Amino acid sequence: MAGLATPMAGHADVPEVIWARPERTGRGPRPAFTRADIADAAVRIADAQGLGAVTMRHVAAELGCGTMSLYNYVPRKEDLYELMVDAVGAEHELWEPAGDWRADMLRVARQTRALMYRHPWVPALMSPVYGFSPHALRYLEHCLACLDSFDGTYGTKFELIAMVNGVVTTYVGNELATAERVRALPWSEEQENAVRGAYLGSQVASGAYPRMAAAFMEDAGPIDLEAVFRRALDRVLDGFDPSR
Amino acid sequence: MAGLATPMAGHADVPEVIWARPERTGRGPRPAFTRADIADAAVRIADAQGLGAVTMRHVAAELGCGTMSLYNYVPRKEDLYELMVDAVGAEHELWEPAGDWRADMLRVARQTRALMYRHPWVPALMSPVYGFSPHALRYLEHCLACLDSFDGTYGTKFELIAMVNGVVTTYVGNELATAERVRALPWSEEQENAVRGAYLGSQVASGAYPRMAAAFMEDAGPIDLEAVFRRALDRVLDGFDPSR
DNA sequence: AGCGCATTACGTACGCTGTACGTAACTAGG
DNA sequence: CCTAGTTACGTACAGCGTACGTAATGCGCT
Repeated sequence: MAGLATPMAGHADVPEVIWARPERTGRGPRPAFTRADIADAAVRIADAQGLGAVTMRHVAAELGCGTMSLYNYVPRKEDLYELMVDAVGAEHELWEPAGDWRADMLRVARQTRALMYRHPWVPALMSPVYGFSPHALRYLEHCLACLDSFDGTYGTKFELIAMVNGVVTTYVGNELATAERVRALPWSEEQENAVRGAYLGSQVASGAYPRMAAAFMEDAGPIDLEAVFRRALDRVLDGFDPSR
Repeated sequence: MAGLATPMAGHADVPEVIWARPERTGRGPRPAFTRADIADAAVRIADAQGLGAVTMRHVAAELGCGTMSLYNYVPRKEDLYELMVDAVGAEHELWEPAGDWRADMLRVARQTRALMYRHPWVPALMSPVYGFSPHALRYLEHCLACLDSFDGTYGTKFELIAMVNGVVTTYVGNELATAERVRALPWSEEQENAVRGAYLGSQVASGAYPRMAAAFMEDAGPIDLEAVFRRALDRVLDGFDPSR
């Protein structure tokens, strides 16, 4: 009556880690695809048409199979997302750390940022990340290797890694969301900026926000996103650096 | 033929900031609700049943009106989200900064954290935040007031505020997501931890991740989420503090 | 005073989603 | 060889955001 008798049923009544599930059990027809095939198809769609286009129907069509066949490989859509994140995790190039943890963590961050630019949907899927996929484990181990030269407990090291990942996800997520919003506007960027600027200006001019008004007076110049990102990381690393 | 002749049509073909739109134009029947009524109804639903229960149909039912009537007040669902975030922004209690920017920013962060615990759906809506709602402006101005004692340009102050908000959102978002996941499990938390732990243990025991293995050996003790949060903020503020 | 029209209200309908369920074809283990 | 467990997939359902059409409403202008 319980999950014992139905080993590979669509939805189990017992916890399951997708990475622990074997791809093939032996009985039954030979599966037409591997999990990697499915992940790749989903990644292709997300890269080309955005995360919103990743539906069970589209992925199935991309693979050339029926929609419901996907559920033999992936119990819920959430798991498909996990497959996607793990798949692009393979793109992380690891190296032999040379003993400078600050430089290494910065390099990790920049590489992750580049990866997110290649796959702009990644930040949106990073919040509900809870599993330890194979490539996530590989990535974590590499970060720990980078921190061999860091003087602290593993607890602190994990906090440092979490902080760097969090900042990268947040910053790049914002950068990409802004770019995406501009791309999807049904009108021109100039019109958008004009309307929003007019509203903001009218609010600030009301006198209710004197410091905001002063801030707008300050000579800003164009924003260099990469420099902002770099500064943010430097500061975060400063916060963990006892020698500073 | 263009948006000029249809001043209050459902969807404009010209940019629009919802906060600049007047609640009442004069002509036509008196609206049955204010924007605040709608925001409150949506917030009530989100608090009680989660963000997923915030649908146009449910909000309309909560207000006691037809589904499509909502679109007279809110052009798209995304704007409803913006109303919600602004509505809870009213809960921020502001104070007169006394000249210690570190203490004040920490207090801001702790207050925001408490607000997010009261409204666990807030972090999920913070990523696509782009508008400057009335309460967001009020909040920003207050942060700037807290930073009067901070020696730096407004540019740097905005970077500091963005960093603090980002860290708060990320950390509290993770805390809440974990709690929510546990709450929604179709099986017990012990079962879940046992299965995930077994998988993780088997991976680590494979020898492929020696540092992860060492980390598991380290005596950890229970995790104090509030202490982790506090440490993260201290470190971030350290990174901006020239006196340290 | 009363006409005209912008606005509100809302029922209906469409295309889309995730996925439960039933059935037929297939294949490895006993 | 038989049979149990698996794969494949068509059908179906509930729910979503929202476009559109129609009826009722009441302010502003003549």
